[in-house]
Amino acid sequence: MAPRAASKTAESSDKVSVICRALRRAIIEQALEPGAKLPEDSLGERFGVSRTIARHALGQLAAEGLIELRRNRIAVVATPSWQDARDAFDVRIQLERLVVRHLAGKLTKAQIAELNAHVDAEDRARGGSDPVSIRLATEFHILLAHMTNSPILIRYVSEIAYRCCLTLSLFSRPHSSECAINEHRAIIAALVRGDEEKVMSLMHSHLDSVAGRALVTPVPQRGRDLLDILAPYAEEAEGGRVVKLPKAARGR
Amino acid sequence: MAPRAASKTAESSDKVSVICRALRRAIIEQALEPGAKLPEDSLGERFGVSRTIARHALGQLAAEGLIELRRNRIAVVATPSWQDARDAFDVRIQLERLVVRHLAGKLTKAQIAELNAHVDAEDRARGGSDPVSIRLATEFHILLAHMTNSPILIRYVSEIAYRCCLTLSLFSRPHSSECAINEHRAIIAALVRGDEEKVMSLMHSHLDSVAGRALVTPVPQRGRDLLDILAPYAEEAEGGRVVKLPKAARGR
DNA sequence: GCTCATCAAAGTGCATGCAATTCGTGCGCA
DNA sequence: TGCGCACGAATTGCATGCACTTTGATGAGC
Repeated sequence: MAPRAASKTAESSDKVSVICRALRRAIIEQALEPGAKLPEDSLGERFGVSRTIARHALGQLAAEGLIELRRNRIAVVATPSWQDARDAFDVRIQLERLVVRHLAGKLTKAQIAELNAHVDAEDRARGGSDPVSIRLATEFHILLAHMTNSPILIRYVSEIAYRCCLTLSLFSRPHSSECAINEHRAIIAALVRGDEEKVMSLMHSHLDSVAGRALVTPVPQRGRDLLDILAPYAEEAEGGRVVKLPKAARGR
Repeated sequence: MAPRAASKTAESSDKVSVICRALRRAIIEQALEPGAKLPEDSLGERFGVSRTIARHALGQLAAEGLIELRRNRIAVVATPSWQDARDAFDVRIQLERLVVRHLAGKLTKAQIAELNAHVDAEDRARGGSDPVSIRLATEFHILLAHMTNSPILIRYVSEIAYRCCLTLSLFSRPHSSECAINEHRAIIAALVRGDEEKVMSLMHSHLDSVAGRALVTPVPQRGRDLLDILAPYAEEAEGGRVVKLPKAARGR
């Protein structure tokens, strides 16, 4: 009768996890750039909750390494160093290796369809400039992880994929996504064939090609207002129910 | 000037992280068994903080998978399934593999000394019944991870090592530690020689021997009072300063 | 013009209070 | 004796309030 938890590692109460999800999306779609400030009140205001809840959400995201929390200081979106990035990719390759081992030759028809559908979606959202395409590229890997049915693997791959994605927004050029899409298709094909070694090498070069072509660029840093930036994410969060915005504390 | 953060992944404010550390220790030393209830007020009372802080700490530990949080329900120490355990060990082996690759043949004299000192400490605390020896065995692996200087690796290995340790308290017999100690010594030796492959196989069989000899035993479940159980951990937490205990709400 | 002290505004750290939910126990009834 | 039900105690969910810290802007002194 118990629905076999599987996902949902922590994500305690609903409101907190809603905010976490929204902020994660905002970060990986680069609406929130590294270094962006996240004051508790503003978040609370935007999502229609008190500071307590916003604070809790920030704590969770900090545990995932997506934001940085320093005592008595405003939380900011994490700004990983280049060294951090290399570390992350190293670990990520090992983890994805495990995913591949779980999955090679064992995909069900439904799963194959789901993967293809996802890549089709990536195709539709093509164009490196579209923030959605960045997110989808990352979520392809997360989708693969989910198919292992291994909660730990799911959590770690998700977390590290998000972090890598964050890194990219710091170091990489606009993210040439057609390349990634083709590589994703090749990976699916090899997985279906059960050609584990092929998938491994594909995955390796795939991740490396993303990480490798990174070049250090100064952060663009457009400084929009946080309430504006988060508006679409807050809307989607509660299924379209636009949260209250009593005082239009615009232009902080 | 900035001291190059490096460690400290999340662990926001001091009080929260103190409680987290104390609970982690209590859990891996099996003072808190899987399924043990952790009401917010009791924790707050024991550590001399309000529910707010205790709650935040529980959130962090839930993110690490050490405790389980369900809406409107008392937090409990996680009770990993056997399947979870296998998953954890799979991932762990990959992660430790990375650690070994970082470290093989690259250990400094100081690091070698530190490792030997640690194993000596394990030796001293010998005896599977001593909860400290269990903790030290786990912390050997965490110590190795720390030597990689890779924040991500440190965090993941620590986390998963704790979780594996937790699993053991559910499924394993008392944990025959002399064996583990010898294996630890062998691993150090091979690491020093730079014999990467040897370390790998040692590590693999080491972890496997720990996981493999697990047998499903019904949880013992002694039901002591939470305040009693946590007393020593709360003391150590704040450097010996015993926290206030205004109302002796004994024998809940 | 530049540096440094001072102070208000903004923000976090934490405790407390109230509403809502769950848990456990005793009672009624079969 | 066994089973269901209902009510009170225990506990969580969340917002709010106050104290303390940081920030950054203003003005005095050099």
